[in-house]
Amino acid sequence: MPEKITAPRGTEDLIPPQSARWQALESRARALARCFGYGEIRTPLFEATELFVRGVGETTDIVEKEMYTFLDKAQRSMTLRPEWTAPVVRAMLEHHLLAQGPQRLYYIGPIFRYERPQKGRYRQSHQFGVECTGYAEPAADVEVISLAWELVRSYRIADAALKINSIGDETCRPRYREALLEHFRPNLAQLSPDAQRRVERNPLRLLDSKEERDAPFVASAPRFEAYLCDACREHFAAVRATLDLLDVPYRVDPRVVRGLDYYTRTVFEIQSGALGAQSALCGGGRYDGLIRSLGGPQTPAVGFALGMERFLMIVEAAQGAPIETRAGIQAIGLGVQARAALLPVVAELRRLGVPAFMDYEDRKLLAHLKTADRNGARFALIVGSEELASDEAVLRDLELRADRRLPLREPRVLAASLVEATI
RNA sequence: GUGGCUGUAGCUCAGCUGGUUAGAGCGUCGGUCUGUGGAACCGAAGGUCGCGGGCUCGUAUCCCGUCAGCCACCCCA
Repeated sequence: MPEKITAPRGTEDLIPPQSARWQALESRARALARCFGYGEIRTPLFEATELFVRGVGETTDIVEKEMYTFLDKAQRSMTLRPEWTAPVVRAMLEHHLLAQGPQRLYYIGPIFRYERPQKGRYRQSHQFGVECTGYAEPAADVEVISLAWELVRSYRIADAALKINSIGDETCRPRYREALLEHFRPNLAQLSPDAQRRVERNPLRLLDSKEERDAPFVASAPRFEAYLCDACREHFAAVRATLDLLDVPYRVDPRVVRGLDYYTRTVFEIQSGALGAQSALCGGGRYDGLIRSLGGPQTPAVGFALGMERFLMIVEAAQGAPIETRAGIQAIGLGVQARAALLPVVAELRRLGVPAFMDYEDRKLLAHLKTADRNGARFALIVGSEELASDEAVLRDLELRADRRLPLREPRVLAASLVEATI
Protein backbone atom coordinates (compact mmCIF):
# COMPACT_ATOMS: atom_id res chain seq x y z
CA MET A 1 0.00 0.00 0.00
CA PRO A 2 1.46 3.38 -0.98
CA GLU A 3 2.13 5.59 2.01
CA LYS A 4 0.53 8.96 2.18
CA ILE A 5 3.12 11.64 1.64
CA THR A 6 2.90 14.51 4.07
CA ALA A 7 4.83 17.73 4.61
CA PRO A 8 8.13 17.01 6.38
CA ARG A 9 8.13 17.22 10.14
CA GLY A 10 8.32 20.75 11.46
CA THR A 11 7.28 22.36 8.17
CA GLU A 12 3.92 23.68 7.09
CA ASP A 13 1.99 24.60 3.99
CA LEU A 14 0.72 28.12 3.75
CA ILE A 15 -2.72 28.48 2.19
CA PRO A 16 -5.45 31.13 2.11
CA PRO A 17 -6.50 32.91 4.18
CA GLN A 18 -3.34 32.53 6.26
CA SER A 19 -1.08 33.33 3.31
CA ALA A 20 -2.74 36.76 3.08
CA ARG A 21 -1.55 37.55 6.61
CA TRP A 22 1.97 36.64 5.58
CA GLN A 23 1.79 38.92 2.58
CA ALA A 24 0.58 41.75 4.76
CA LEU A 25 3.42 41.27 7.24
CA GLU A 26 5.98 40.99 4.47
CA SER A 27 4.91 44.18 2.77
CA ARG A 28 4.75 46.05 6.04
CA ALA A 29 8.24 44.88 6.96
CA ARG A 30 9.58 45.87 3.56
CA ALA A 31 7.99 49.30 3.73
CA LEU A 32 9.41 49.89 7.17
CA ALA A 33 12.90 48.79 6.13
CA ARG A 34 12.70 51.19 3.22
CA CYS A 35 11.76 54.00 5.59
CA PHE A 36 14.95 53.34 7.50
CA GLY A 37 17.02 53.31 4.33
CA TYR A 38 17.58 49.57 4.10
CA GLY A 39 17.79 47.69 0.80
CA GLU A 40 16.93 44.04 0.33
CA ILE A 41 19.49 41.29 0.11
CA ARG A 42 18.70 37.76 -1.04
CA THR A 43 21.26 35.03 -0.61
CA PRO A 44 21.27 31.34 -1.59
CA LEU A 45 19.30 28.88 0.48
CA PHE A 46 22.46 26.83 0.95
CA GLU A 47 26.05 27.76 1.57
CA ALA A 48 29.38 26.08 2.22
CA THR A 49 29.10 24.42 5.63
CA GLU A 50 32.31 26.11 6.71
CA LEU A 51 30.62 29.52 6.59
CA PHE A 52 28.27 28.63 9.43
CA VAL A 53 30.89 26.75 11.42
CA ARG A 54 33.05 29.85 11.44
CA GLY A 55 30.28 32.42 11.55
CA VAL A 56 27.88 31.00 14.09
CA GLY A 57 30.42 29.25 16.29
CA GLU A 58 31.66 25.69 16.44
CA THR A 59 30.30 24.98 19.89
CA THR A 60 26.83 26.41 19.37
CA ASP A 61 23.87 24.04 19.26
CA ILE A 62 23.04 25.25 15.79
CA VAL A 63 26.31 24.00 14.39
CA GLU A 64 26.68 20.98 16.62
CA LYS A 65 23.33 19.36 16.00
CA GLU A 66 20.80 21.45 14.13
CA MET A 67 22.14 21.92 10.62
CA TYR A 68 20.78 20.38 7.45
CA THR A 69 24.11 19.40 5.97
CA PHE A 70 24.66 17.36 2.83
CA LEU A 71 27.34 16.55 0.29
CA ASP A 72 26.76 17.75 -3.24
CA LYS A 73 27.76 15.65 -6.23
CA ALA A 74 31.31 16.98 -6.10
CA GLN A 75 31.53 15.94 -2.45
CA ARG A 76 31.46 19.51 -1.13
CA SER A 77 29.78 19.93 2.24
CA MET A 78 26.78 22.23 1.93
CA THR A 79 24.32 23.42 4.56
CA LEU A 80 20.82 24.83 4.34
CA ARG A 81 20.91 28.34 5.82
CA PRO A 82 20.27 28.07 9.59
CA GLU A 83 20.52 31.83 10.09
CA TRP A 84 20.96 34.92 7.94
CA THR A 85 23.81 36.93 9.38
CA ALA A 86 26.70 34.78 8.20
CA PRO A 87 25.44 34.57 4.58
CA VAL A 88 24.78 38.31 4.52
CA VAL A 89 28.30 39.04 5.72
CA ARG A 90 29.70 36.57 3.22
CA ALA A 91 27.85 38.32 0.40
CA MET A 92 28.96 41.76 1.55
CA LEU A 93 32.56 40.61 1.52
CA GLU A 94 32.18 38.89 -1.83
CA HIS A 95 30.80 42.04 -3.44
CA HIS A 96 33.16 44.39 -1.60
CA LEU A 97 30.28 46.35 -0.16
CA LEU A 98 32.19 47.21 2.98
CA ALA A 99 34.74 49.17 0.96
CA GLN A 100 31.88 51.48 0.01
CA GLY A 101 31.15 52.60 3.54
CA PRO A 102 28.35 51.71 5.93
CA GLN A 103 25.72 49.29 4.64
CA ARG A 104 22.08 48.85 5.51
CA LEU A 105 20.50 45.61 4.33
CA TYR A 106 17.33 43.74 5.18
CA TYR A 107 16.28 40.19 4.41
CA ILE A 108 13.14 38.10 4.48
CA GLY A 109 13.02 34.37 3.95
CA PRO A 110 13.32 30.85 5.35
CA ILE A 111 15.89 29.33 7.65
CA PHE A 112 16.35 25.65 8.46
CA ARG A 113 17.18 24.05 11.77
CA TYR A 114 16.84 20.38 12.64
CA GLU A 115 15.08 20.70 15.98
CA ARG A 116 12.21 18.96 17.68
CA PRO A 117 9.10 20.96 16.73
CA GLN A 118 7.24 22.78 19.44
CA LYS A 119 5.04 25.82 19.88
CA GLY A 120 6.62 28.58 17.83
CA ARG A 121 9.43 26.34 16.66
CA TYR A 122 9.78 24.73 13.28
CA ARG A 123 12.40 23.06 11.15
CA GLN A 124 11.72 25.53 8.39
CA SER A 125 10.90 28.95 9.74
CA HIS A 126 11.00 32.44 8.31
CA GLN A 127 12.82 35.51 9.45
CA PHE A 128 12.73 39.18 8.69
CA GLY A 129 15.84 40.98 9.81
CA VAL A 130 18.35 43.72 9.14
CA GLU A 131 22.09 44.16 9.29
CA CYS A 132 23.68 47.57 9.69
CA THR A 133 27.44 47.63 9.21
CA GLY A 134 30.11 50.28 9.57
CA TYR A 135 28.85 52.18 12.59
CA ALA A 136 30.41 51.69 16.00
CA GLU A 137 28.21 54.44 17.42
CA PRO A 138 25.39 53.65 19.86
CA ALA A 139 23.00 55.41 17.49
CA ALA A 140 23.29 52.44 15.16
CA ASP A 141 22.24 50.05 17.93
CA VAL A 142 19.27 52.28 18.57
CA GLU A 143 18.40 52.50 14.89
CA VAL A 144 18.20 48.75 14.62
CA ILE A 145 16.34 48.31 17.88
CA SER A 146 13.79 50.95 17.02
CA LEU A 147 13.22 49.49 13.56
CA ALA A 148 12.32 46.19 15.20
CA TRP A 149 10.22 47.92 17.79
CA GLU A 150 8.34 49.99 15.22
CA LEU A 151 7.21 46.86 13.43
CA VAL A 152 5.91 45.32 16.64
CA ARG A 153 4.37 48.58 17.75
CA SER A 154 2.53 49.07 14.47
CA TYR A 155 0.59 45.88 15.20
CA ARG A 156 -0.38 47.20 18.64
CA ILE A 157 0.70 44.15 20.53
CA ALA A 158 0.12 45.01 24.15
CA ASP A 159 2.18 42.35 25.86
CA ALA A 160 5.32 42.67 23.74
CA ALA A 161 8.26 43.85 25.80
CA LEU A 162 11.69 45.04 24.73
CA LYS A 163 14.56 43.76 26.88
CA ILE A 164 18.11 44.96 26.45
CA ASN A 165 21.43 44.09 28.01
CA SER A 166 25.14 44.42 27.39
CA ILE A 167 27.38 41.39 27.29
CA GLY A 168 30.62 43.35 26.95
CA ASP A 169 33.48 42.82 24.55
CA GLU A 170 36.72 40.86 24.42
CA THR A 171 38.16 43.04 27.20
CA CYS A 172 35.50 42.65 29.82
CA ARG A 173 33.67 39.46 28.93
CA PRO A 174 36.52 37.15 30.00
CA ARG A 175 36.65 38.92 33.34
CA TYR A 176 32.94 38.49 33.85
CA ARG A 177 33.12 34.89 32.76
CA GLU A 178 35.70 34.23 35.45
CA ALA A 179 33.52 35.91 38.04
CA LEU A 180 30.57 33.74 37.03
CA LEU A 181 32.67 30.60 37.18
CA GLU A 182 33.82 31.50 40.67
CA HIS A 183 30.22 32.06 41.67
CA PHE A 184 28.79 28.84 40.29
CA ARG A 185 31.64 26.40 40.88
CA PRO A 186 31.25 26.00 44.67
CA ASN A 187 27.53 25.24 44.20
CA LEU A 188 27.95 22.96 41.22
CA ALA A 189 26.35 19.95 42.87
CA GLN A 190 23.15 21.83 43.63
CA LEU A 191 22.61 23.05 40.08
CA SER A 192 20.46 21.26 37.53
CA PRO A 193 22.29 18.71 35.36
CA ASP A 194 21.90 20.95 32.32
CA ALA A 195 23.35 23.89 34.19
CA GLN A 196 26.27 21.80 35.40
CA ARG A 197 27.13 20.93 31.84
CA ARG A 198 26.97 24.53 30.75
CA VAL A 199 29.10 26.04 33.50
CA GLU A 200 32.40 25.37 31.81
CA ARG A 201 31.25 25.81 28.26
CA ASN A 202 29.22 28.96 28.43
CA PRO A 203 28.52 30.25 31.94
CA LEU A 204 26.64 33.25 30.54
CA ARG A 205 23.89 31.00 29.31
CA LEU A 206 23.20 29.84 32.84
CA LEU A 207 21.64 33.20 33.48
CA ASP A 208 18.56 32.39 31.44
CA SER A 209 18.07 28.89 32.85
CA LYS A 210 14.41 28.05 33.39
CA GLU A 211 15.11 25.45 36.06
CA GLU A 212 13.76 26.40 39.45
CA ARG A 213 16.63 24.90 41.36
CA ASP A 214 19.02 27.19 39.50
CA ALA A 215 17.02 30.32 40.22
CA PRO A 216 18.54 31.25 43.60
CA PHE A 217 22.07 30.93 42.22
CA VAL A 218 21.18 32.94 39.16
CA ALA A 219 19.62 35.64 41.32
CA SER A 220 22.72 35.94 43.47
CA ALA A 221 25.12 35.81 40.52
CA PRO A 222 27.33 38.83 39.93
CA ARG A 223 25.90 41.27 37.41
CA PHE A 224 27.68 42.06 34.22
CA GLU A 225 27.13 45.72 34.85
CA ALA A 226 29.79 45.68 37.54
CA TYR A 227 32.33 44.11 35.21
CA LEU A 228 31.83 46.12 32.03
CA CYS A 229 34.94 47.96 30.88
CA ASP A 230 34.70 51.72 30.59
CA ALA A 231 34.17 51.73 26.84
CA CYS A 232 31.35 49.18 27.03
CA ARG A 233 29.76 50.91 29.98
CA GLU A 234 29.74 54.21 28.13
CA HIS A 235 28.35 52.60 25.02
CA PHE A 236 25.54 50.93 26.92
CA ALA A 237 24.67 54.13 28.74
CA ALA A 238 24.49 55.99 25.43
CA VAL A 239 22.23 53.31 23.93
CA ARG A 240 19.85 53.65 26.85
CA ALA A 241 19.89 57.42 26.74
CA THR A 242 19.13 57.45 23.03
CA LEU A 243 16.29 54.95 23.42
CA ASP A 244 14.87 57.23 26.10
CA LEU A 245 15.22 60.18 23.76
CA LEU A 246 13.21 58.35 21.10
CA ASP A 247 10.59 57.14 23.58
CA VAL A 248 11.29 53.51 22.92
CA PRO A 249 10.16 51.66 26.04
CA TYR A 250 12.65 49.05 27.22
CA ARG A 251 13.84 47.24 30.28
CA VAL A 252 17.39 46.30 31.11
CA ASP A 253 17.39 42.56 31.76
CA PRO A 254 20.67 40.93 32.78
CA ARG A 255 19.25 37.53 31.84
CA VAL A 256 19.14 38.40 28.15
CA VAL A 257 22.23 36.63 26.84
CA ARG A 258 22.18 35.51 23.27
CA GLY A 259 23.08 31.99 22.26
CA LEU A 260 25.15 32.82 19.22
CA ASP A 261 28.86 33.34 19.77
CA TYR A 262 29.29 36.47 17.72
CA TYR A 263 27.42 39.03 19.79
CA THR A 264 29.25 41.83 21.59
CA ARG A 265 28.05 44.70 23.75
CA THR A 266 24.38 45.41 23.09
CA VAL A 267 21.98 42.46 22.91
CA PHE A 268 18.20 42.69 22.87
CA GLU A 269 15.05 40.65 22.60
CA ILE A 270 11.41 41.42 22.10
CA GLN A 271 9.34 38.97 24.12
CA SER A 272 5.69 38.04 24.41
CA GLY A 273 3.86 35.80 26.82
CA ALA A 274 1.61 34.47 24.05
CA LEU A 275 4.39 32.25 22.76
CA GLY A 276 4.61 29.82 25.64
CA ALA A 277 8.17 28.86 26.37
CA GLN A 278 9.39 30.43 23.15
CA SER A 279 9.05 33.92 24.52
CA ALA A 280 11.48 35.63 22.15
CA LEU A 281 9.91 36.72 18.89
CA CYS A 282 12.77 38.94 17.89
CA GLY A 283 16.42 38.94 18.90
CA GLY A 284 19.57 40.69 17.93
CA GLY A 285 22.50 42.81 18.93
CA ARG A 286 25.91 44.09 18.04
CA TYR A 287 28.53 41.86 16.48
CA ASP A 288 31.72 43.85 16.12
CA GLY A 289 34.00 40.84 15.69
CA LEU A 290 32.12 38.67 13.21
CA ILE A 291 33.10 40.31 9.95
CA ARG A 292 36.79 40.07 10.71
CA SER A 293 36.47 36.48 11.83
CA LEU A 294 34.96 35.69 8.42
CA GLY A 295 38.00 37.15 6.70
CA GLY A 296 36.86 40.74 6.25
CA PRO A 297 38.16 44.02 7.61
CA GLN A 298 37.45 44.94 11.23
CA THR A 299 33.94 46.35 10.89
CA PRO A 300 31.39 47.12 13.57
CA ALA A 301 27.86 45.87 12.91
CA VAL A 302 24.40 45.52 14.49
CA GLY A 303 21.38 43.51 13.46
CA PHE A 304 18.31 41.59 14.49
CA ALA A 305 16.13 38.76 13.27
CA LEU A 306 12.40 38.47 13.82
CA GLY A 307 10.65 35.09 13.74
CA MET A 308 7.70 35.54 11.40
CA GLU A 309 5.77 32.47 12.55
CA ARG A 310 6.07 33.60 16.13
CA PHE A 311 5.19 37.14 15.25
CA LEU A 312 2.03 36.15 13.42
CA MET A 313 1.11 33.91 16.33
CA ILE A 314 1.03 36.81 18.73
CA VAL A 315 -0.65 39.06 16.18
CA GLU A 316 -3.50 36.58 15.98
CA ALA A 317 -3.59 36.13 19.73
CA ALA A 318 -3.81 39.89 20.15
CA GLN A 319 -6.13 40.82 17.32
CA GLY A 320 -8.11 37.71 16.49
CA ALA A 321 -9.42 37.15 13.01
CA PRO A 322 -9.13 40.13 10.69
CA ILE A 323 -12.29 41.83 9.46
CA GLU A 324 -13.02 40.74 5.94
CA THR A 325 -13.98 43.38 3.45
CA ARG A 326 -15.98 42.56 0.37
CA ALA A 327 -14.46 43.27 -2.98
CA GLY A 328 -14.97 42.29 -6.56
CA ILE A 329 -17.76 41.04 -8.76
CA GLN A 330 -19.15 37.53 -9.05
CA ALA A 331 -20.44 36.92 -12.55
CA ILE A 332 -23.39 34.53 -12.50
CA GLY A 333 -24.50 33.06 -15.78
CA LEU A 334 -27.60 30.89 -15.75
CA GLY A 335 -27.31 28.70 -18.80
CA VAL A 336 -24.69 28.15 -21.44
CA GLN A 337 -25.66 31.20 -23.45
CA ALA A 338 -25.55 33.55 -20.48
CA ARG A 339 -22.16 32.29 -19.41
CA ALA A 340 -20.81 32.74 -22.88
CA ALA A 341 -22.02 36.33 -22.79
CA LEU A 342 -20.41 36.99 -19.41
CA LEU A 343 -17.02 35.48 -20.01
CA PRO A 344 -15.69 38.45 -22.06
CA VAL A 345 -17.08 40.85 -19.47
CA VAL A 346 -15.15 39.05 -16.73
CA ALA A 347 -11.99 39.19 -18.82
CA GLU A 348 -12.47 42.91 -19.40
CA LEU A 349 -13.08 43.59 -15.71
CA ARG A 350 -9.85 41.88 -14.82
CA ARG A 351 -8.01 43.97 -17.38
CA LEU A 352 -9.39 47.00 -15.59
CA GLY A 353 -8.04 45.69 -12.32
CA VAL A 354 -11.37 44.68 -10.82
CA PRO A 355 -11.42 41.25 -9.13
CA ALA A 356 -13.95 39.16 -11.03
CA PHE A 357 -15.02 35.61 -10.22
CA MET A 358 -17.05 33.12 -12.17
CA ASP A 359 -18.29 29.60 -11.72
CA TYR A 360 -18.75 27.49 -14.78
CA GLU A 361 -21.15 24.79 -13.63
CA ASP A 362 -24.83 24.65 -14.29
CA ARG A 363 -26.24 25.46 -10.89
CA LYS A 364 -29.08 27.34 -9.39
CA LEU A 365 -28.96 31.02 -8.71
CA LEU A 366 -28.91 30.44 -4.97
CA ALA A 367 -25.93 28.16 -5.19
CA HIS A 368 -24.11 30.78 -7.23
CA LEU A 369 -24.94 33.46 -4.69
CA LYS A 370 -23.56 31.30 -1.93
CA THR A 371 -20.37 31.00 -3.88
CA ALA A 372 -20.29 34.78 -4.24
CA ASP A 373 -20.49 35.06 -0.47
CA ARG A 374 -17.69 32.61 0.02
CA ASN A 375 -15.55 34.52 -2.44
CA GLY A 376 -16.18 37.69 -0.50
CA ALA A 377 -17.58 39.42 -3.59
CA ARG A 378 -19.20 42.80 -3.12
CA PHE A 379 -21.41 42.54 -6.20
CA ALA A 380 -23.11 39.83 -8.22
CA LEU A 381 -23.71 40.30 -11.92
CA ILE A 382 -26.63 38.06 -12.80
CA VAL A 383 -27.59 37.04 -16.30
CA GLY A 384 -30.27 34.43 -17.05
CA SER A 385 -32.68 33.82 -19.90
CA GLU A 386 -34.85 36.76 -18.83
CA GLU A 387 -31.91 39.11 -18.93
CA LEU A 388 -30.82 37.82 -22.28
CA ALA A 389 -34.32 38.39 -23.58
CA SER A 390 -34.59 41.92 -22.24
CA ASP A 391 -30.95 42.86 -22.89
CA GLU A 392 -30.47 43.82 -19.29
CA ALA A 393 -28.16 42.43 -16.62
CA VAL A 394 -28.91 42.53 -12.92
CA LEU A 395 -26.20 44.00 -10.73
CA ARG A 396 -26.82 43.10 -7.10
CA ASP A 397 -25.04 44.82 -4.26
CA LEU A 398 -24.54 41.89 -1.91
CA GLU A 399 -23.89 44.10 1.06
CA LEU A 400 -26.80 46.51 0.64
CA ARG A 401 -29.01 43.82 -0.94
CA ALA A 402 -30.07 46.18 -3.66
CA ASP A 403 -30.55 45.45 -7.35
CA ARG A 404 -30.11 47.67 -10.33
CA ARG A 405 -30.36 46.94 -14.02
CA LEU A 406 -27.70 47.63 -16.56
CA PRO A 407 -28.12 47.48 -20.31
CA LEU A 408 -26.46 44.32 -21.60
CA ARG A 409 -24.16 45.85 -24.14
CA GLU A 410 -20.89 44.75 -25.60
CA PRO A 411 -18.39 43.52 -23.01
CA ARG A 412 -16.08 46.50 -22.96
CA VAL A 413 -18.87 49.00 -22.52
CA LEU A 414 -20.59 46.87 -19.92
CA ALA A 415 -17.38 46.40 -17.97
CA ALA A 416 -16.78 50.13 -17.99
CA SER A 417 -20.29 50.85 -16.78
CA LEU A 418 -19.81 48.22 -14.08
CA VAL A 419 -16.71 49.96 -12.85
CA GLU A 420 -18.72 53.14 -12.78
CA ALA A 421 -21.61 51.51 -10.97
CA THR A 422 -19.55 49.73 -8.35
CA ILE A 423 -17.33 52.55 -7.19
C1' G B 1 18.50 14.34 21.82
C1' U B 2 15.08 13.59 26.71
C1' G B 3 10.12 13.49 28.93
C1' G B 4 4.56 14.02 29.03
C1' C B 5 -0.21 14.20 26.38
C1' U B 6 -2.90 13.11 21.84
C1' G B 7 -4.07 10.63 16.70
C1' U B 8 -11.95 8.37 15.08
C1' A B 9 -15.70 11.93 8.58
C1' G B 10 -12.99 17.91 5.14
C1' C B 11 -13.03 20.60 10.46
C1' U B 12 -14.11 20.30 16.03
C1' C B 13 -14.93 16.24 18.90
C1' A B 14 -18.03 12.00 21.43
C1' G B 15 -17.62 6.62 21.74
C1' C B 16 -12.66 3.51 24.78
C1' U B 17 -13.63 -1.18 32.16
C1' G B 18 -13.35 -5.42 24.49
C1' G B 19 -19.44 -7.48 22.19
C1' U B 20 -24.50 -6.76 16.34
C1' U B 21 -24.25 -2.42 10.95
C1' A B 22 -19.21 3.72 13.70
C1' G B 23 -21.88 8.81 16.20
C1' A B 24 -22.90 14.39 16.77
C1' G B 25 -22.23 19.49 15.39
C1' C B 26 -20.13 22.43 11.59
C1' G B 27 -18.86 22.13 6.43
C1' U B 28 -19.97 19.88 1.41
C1' C B 29 -23.70 18.22 -2.15
C1' G B 30 -29.03 17.70 -3.45
C1' G B 31 -34.33 19.02 -2.63
C1' U B 32 -38.27 22.61 -0.90
C1' C B 33 -36.43 27.16 -4.54
C1' U B 34 -35.49 30.49 -12.37
C1' G B 35 -34.45 34.27 -8.92
C1' U B 36 -32.87 38.88 -2.87
C1' G B 37 -28.57 34.74 -1.26
C1' G B 38 -25.26 34.25 3.45
C1' A B 39 -31.50 31.38 6.61
C1' A B 40 -34.85 27.36 7.81
C1' C B 41 -36.60 22.41 7.03
C1' C B 42 -35.80 17.57 4.65
C1' G B 43 -32.31 14.24 2.52
C1' A B 44 -27.51 12.34 0.80
C1' A B 45 -22.46 11.58 0.23
C1' G B 46 -18.22 11.17 3.08
C1' G B 47 -14.43 6.47 7.78
C1' U B 48 -9.93 -0.10 6.22
C1' C B 49 -10.99 4.67 14.05
C1' G B 50 -2.68 7.37 11.89
C1' C B 51 0.27 2.87 10.34
C1' G B 52 2.34 -2.14 11.64
C1' G B 53 2.37 -6.16 14.86
C1' G B 54 0.42 -8.80 19.25
C1' C B 55 -3.41 -10.72 22.96
C1' U B 56 -8.50 -12.56 22.07
C1' C B 57 -13.97 -16.40 19.83
C1' G B 58 -14.19 -11.08 18.92
C1' U B 59 -10.65 -4.96 19.39
C1' A B 60 -11.79 2.17 17.49
C1' U B 61 -11.48 0.25 22.69
C1' C B 62 -6.14 -3.79 25.87
C1' C B 63 -0.40 -4.43 24.95
C1' C B 64 4.16 -3.36 22.01
C1' G B 65 6.43 -0.81 18.07
C1' U B 66 6.39 3.09 14.57
C1' C B 67 5.03 7.72 12.32
C1' A B 68 2.83 12.41 13.12
C1' G B 69 0.83 16.52 16.07
C1' C B 70 0.86 19.22 20.61
C1' C B 71 3.39 20.71 25.25
C1' A B 72 7.80 21.10 28.20
C1' C B 73 13.37 20.56 28.75
C1' C B 74 17.78 21.70 25.80
C1' C B 75 18.43 25.70 22.39
C1' C B 76 16.64 29.54 19.65
C1' A B 77 13.34 33.41 15.95
